[in-house]
Amino acid sequence: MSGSTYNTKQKQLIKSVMTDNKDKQLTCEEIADLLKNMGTPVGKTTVYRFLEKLTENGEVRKFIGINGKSTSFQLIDKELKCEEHLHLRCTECGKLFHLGCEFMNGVGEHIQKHHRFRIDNSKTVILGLCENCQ
Amino acid sequence: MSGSTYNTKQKQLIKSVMTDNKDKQLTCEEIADLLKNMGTPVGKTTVYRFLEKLTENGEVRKFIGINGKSTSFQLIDKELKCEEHLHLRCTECGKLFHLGCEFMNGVGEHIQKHHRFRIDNSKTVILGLCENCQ
DNA sequence: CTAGTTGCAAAGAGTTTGCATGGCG
DNA sequence: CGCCATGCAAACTCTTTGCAACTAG
Repeated sequence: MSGSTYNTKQKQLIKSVMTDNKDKQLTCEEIADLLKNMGTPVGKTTVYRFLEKLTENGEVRKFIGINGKSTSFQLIDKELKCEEHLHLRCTECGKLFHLGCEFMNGVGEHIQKHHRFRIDNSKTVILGLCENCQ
Repeated sequence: MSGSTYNTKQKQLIKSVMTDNKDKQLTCEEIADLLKNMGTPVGKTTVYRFLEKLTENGEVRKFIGINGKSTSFQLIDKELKCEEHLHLRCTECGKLFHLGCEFMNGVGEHIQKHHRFRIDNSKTVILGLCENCQ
């Protein structure tokens, strides 16, 4: 993206793990472990560095302190236009849900108009329990 | 609370700092520094331990990875009944706003009914920019 | 060849734990 | 006096940085 970058085997491997797990959040450690178990180990430092870059590029979403401890990451599905809606995350199973509906679109407007606050959809994660985990 | 506790000078001091700063979030380090500057130093370990306890008791709200780095804490104003509404937090100035209005109360219902998801008001923090910081 | 990339080892930051001392009730 | 609390130092975990070897273009 910005500046020049080389397309290395490590980057491809990390991206493929993120794609294979696009329904959940993974920590850098988990990503490194998965790659090691696949017989294609990638240095943990490289994983940290590349995920930071993917986050900056908007290809990945970063979750800080939401799970037990470590920062975790999840691939952003570009087709879902996630910038345009809020997200629900189940604190029990970790699943992410997209709140793209008419009613919820009105919430942003309400908060801007009546509370004079502009929600940042990319940073906000609404926490709670999904149907299965309730 | 749970089990027996002694009312020590350190606990009183920490609580008074939280009360004096109930409009903002403080890290354990900041709390310890404030107390040191007041001439009544309290060990950092004690601050960590007591804030963890206050969080468990529901007297304080814990913010993980929302600011730059460290975990921070803010006193919960019992009179505001914060369990009953969502909160907005300005990513710029750190101010916390309470979303207790008719319209927003309907949001929880909508999400339960139409998305089959139960929001956890105590864990959720909606991020964005307040009027002053926009 | 040149600049970006990798990954080990070491440094850092934040937080937790062990343990002997001290204080509340 | 007994039990909880305190706080120093050390351990720990997660993440970042320095640096020499390596590799894509």
